[in-house]
Order: sequence, then structure tokens, then C-alpha cells
Amino acid sequence: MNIGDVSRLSGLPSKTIRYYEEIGLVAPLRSDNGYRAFRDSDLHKLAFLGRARSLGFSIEDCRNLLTLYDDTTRASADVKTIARQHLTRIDQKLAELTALHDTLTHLIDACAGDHRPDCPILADLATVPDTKPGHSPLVR
Amino acid sequence: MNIGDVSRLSGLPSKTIRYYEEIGLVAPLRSDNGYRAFRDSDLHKLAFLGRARSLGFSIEDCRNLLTLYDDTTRASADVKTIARQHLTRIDQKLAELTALHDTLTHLIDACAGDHRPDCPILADLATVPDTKPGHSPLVR
DNA sequence: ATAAAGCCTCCCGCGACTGGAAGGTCAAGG
DNA sequence: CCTTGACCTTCCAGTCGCGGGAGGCTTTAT
Repeated sequence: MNIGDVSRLSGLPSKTIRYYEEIGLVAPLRSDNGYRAFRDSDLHKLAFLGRARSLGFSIEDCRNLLTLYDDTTRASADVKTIARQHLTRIDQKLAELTALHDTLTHLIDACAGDHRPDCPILADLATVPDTKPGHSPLVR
Repeated sequence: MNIGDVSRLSGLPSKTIRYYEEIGLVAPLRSDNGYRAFRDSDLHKLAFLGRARSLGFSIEDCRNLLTLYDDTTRASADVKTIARQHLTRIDQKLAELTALHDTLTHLIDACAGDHRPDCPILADLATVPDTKPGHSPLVR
């Protein structure tokens, strides 16, 4: 299979597949003409990567997952650990976004949204942070 | 005020402040020695930027918000529009992350997580996407 | 006088690709 | 046989929002 074929079958752009080879996630063979020659196993790995990435796993997660995928004697606990760590990160992000959602909703509700210049949103944005000696910027 | 002073007062790293100058969000004066000389108005803008960024507004949003901030005759409706668009994006992201959360939770629940190699998580990841002619990769 | 801190510019790097240029290869049609 | 066009190759640059660090000023404190 050439790269175009696996691209169509896996749903990944050719560019991405070349990138994955570059960083060592797949290692297709080479034909005499220099073209990449993908085996079925390569296709499966790429499909695996596409799915894992779409679930938000980082490249490093994917690297670890692929190793486990290749190792038929792996313990499912190892996979579960990676997945749970990822889930924790997702939940963290969810909490942050929920907080943002709430803050913004409050501000938007407080704003008349008419032709007058008076605006609680800008007023909030303009508040200078109370100086914090422990240098933790952007945290409020 | 030198950059260190505004950094402390605004909570933004000096590097970030220099970057904001580079992309035209602030325009401090210069002293004879070449040091940036920040006015109070610059400090307020930077604090504004820090707060807006911490609320997840994009740099381009910030640029627009700053313009409105400078314009004392602005209509609050314009600000509200930007904020609402941002809120929409946040809600979208929230929905995506929630979907990811649900999928991952299902997979994790289905996985025994013991020493055996059998793993539903890997099994799911390994499924090759059903070929889709409309080239929309990564969407499932 | 000297050391330390603060400031300057410039360049490289990150993550995970994406786009484009310049060129080799292959199958089909005239 | 030649051309066209699709496909493949490598390499380089850019993305976003900074952070790290080098190398070299100026200012401040001892």
C-alpha cells in the first residue's frame, strides 16, 4: 500500500502519516522507487493513532498505548492507568471551562448590551489585580 | 515605570509584555537609555489583557476589546457580542470535552484493569474507521 | 570599584501538524 | 515515444503564545 491508500483507509492526512513516521510511531518499509510501503499492521497502527488522537490522547500517550498494543502479553491495568490519567486531565479542563462559562455568563447578564458606553464587562476586565508577592501570574 | 514594575503590578511576565508590544497591543514610550517607559495607561491596558486572557479571550478578541476599551463612546452591545461569541466557543468546547469524558468513562468502566492482556480500551482504539468518501478525517 | 540586578535585542524551541516548492515515478492516452 | 496528470519524495517555513537563554548594555547597592 502507498501512502495515499493508507491515508484514505485510516482517515489521516498523508502529511500526518509522514510526521508519525518521522517521530517513530510507525515504520513502514520502502519500495525500490523510494515510496513508503505500508503493511496491514502499519495501517492498523495508524487507524489506532487516529482514533486515540481524536479521543484527545497526547502523542506521548499514543506512543505508550501503541507499545502496549504491540505487546500481546500486556496487562490491561497499564492501559487503564493511561486512560484514567487522561480522563483526569479532561475533567480538570472541564472544571476550568465551567468556571469560565459561569464568570462570563455573569458578566454578560450584567451588561445592558445597548448603545450606551456603560459596560460591566469592560469594567471587570479593567480591574488591576491586587498585587501578589508569590509570583503566580494569571491566577485569580 | 520599567518593565519589571508593570510586570509585578499586572501579573504578566516581562516576556509576555514584550510580546504584546511586538504584536501591537501596547506601545510604551522609550527612555533615553532604551528602556521601555510605561505610563499608567499602559499598565491598565496590560492588566486588562491579563484578565481577558485569563478568561480565555483570544489575542484577536483582546485586540478588539482593547479598541472598545479605548473608545469611551463605544456601545456596550459591541462588547457583549464579543463576550457572547466567546461564551459560545466555550460551550462548544465543553460539549466536546463532555463527550470525550463519557466515551473514556465507558471504556475505562469496561476494562477489567488486571494483569490479563484482554483490554476493551485497546480493542476500541484498534477499530479501523469505516471508509468515508467525504474526506473528513478524525471525525467520528 | 565591583558585584548584582535589571534591562535590551536576537534567536531557538515547544506541539502537532500544515502548506508549499522542487523534483522523481508511474499508468494511461494520443 | 511523448506527454499529461496523479502520485510520491524531501526539505523548508509557518502556525500560537509565549519561555529559555546568550551576549551585552545600564543602573543600583555595597
